[in-house]
Amino acid sequence: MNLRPLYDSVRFMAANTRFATGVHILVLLAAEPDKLQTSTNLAEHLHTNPVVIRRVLSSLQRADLIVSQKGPTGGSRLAKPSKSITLAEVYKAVESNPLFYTPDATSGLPGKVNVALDRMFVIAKNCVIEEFKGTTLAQLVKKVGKPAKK
Amino acid sequence: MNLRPLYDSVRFMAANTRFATGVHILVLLAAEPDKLQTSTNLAEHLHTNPVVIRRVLSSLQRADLIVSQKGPTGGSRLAKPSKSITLAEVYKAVESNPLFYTPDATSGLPGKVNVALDRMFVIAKNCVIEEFKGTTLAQLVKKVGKPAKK
DNA sequence: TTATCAGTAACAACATCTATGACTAACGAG
DNA sequence: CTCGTTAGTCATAGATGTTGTTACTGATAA
Repeated sequence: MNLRPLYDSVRFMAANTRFATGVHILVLLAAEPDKLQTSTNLAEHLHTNPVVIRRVLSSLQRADLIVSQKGPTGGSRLAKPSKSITLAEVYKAVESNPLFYTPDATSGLPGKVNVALDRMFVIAKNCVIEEFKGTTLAQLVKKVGKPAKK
Repeated sequence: MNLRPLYDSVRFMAANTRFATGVHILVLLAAEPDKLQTSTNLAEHLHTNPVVIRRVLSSLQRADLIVSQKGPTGGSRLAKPSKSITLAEVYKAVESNPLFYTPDATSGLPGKVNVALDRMFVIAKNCVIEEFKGTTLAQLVKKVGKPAKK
């Protein structure tokens, strides 16, 4: 009896990489805490477009993780020490989507199952957030090593 | 200083609901363990298309959670007692995608950050799986109550 | 033999994500 | 004060996933 192939688990172009991008940005900023980095500079490091960086920077700024300055000599820097920034804050700053979704059903048995599932999904998301709370930006920077000075 | 609006966290049409759909199906099958349910019947309960159900059933069958039979009087039923099926098995059966993705970067500092992040993402996924291990299908069925007999 | 049902392929519709160009506002340099 | 640089945002294109749907094939019981 033939079964259909597995769903591909390969990386796809439209995948959501905001959380990882946010972490990347903060790691780069943490490397030189006193320097204002431009979005163009950050974008070059991550091989992407400055607008993509600015979108994530905007979310990080909203969460008070970075400060930005316009005009020439402008750019972005960390708003507080990397020691006091956890990956959970980064996650919550850039990602507001649920981890899982339930199909449309509000009544009958499926409705009740959805309520139960949604409760579990909240717990699962909190579990992930707790996991991310365990790592500070400073710890991550230390783990990957400082970038080579030029 | 104006900041862009938050990413919408509203439910969108193309959201991945396979895990929840799989749980729904198994709950319905668990309600009458000895009866073969047709995909059309299951689809009516979930207000969706029989093919959508059969796609998920196919994954569940691959994981030995259900058995199906073709032909008239055919259909699907649980392959083992609902007491011995955890939601973690359902999750792994229908969802092979990572929880998070990293942007393209394999060298330099971003490359190292990606390695560290990917490790954390695996841990986060395992954390979710452990959470789902804590609930059996039987417990879920008991919690939502048996469906009203007609 | 025939009707029923699983299994699958193919396609449309819809939604998100990144990538990109264009525009506005802020702001420092001269 | 003027000008160039940079953040912040909008709009759109291209790629991709997911559901919904039709159509087809194969198995199987009546």
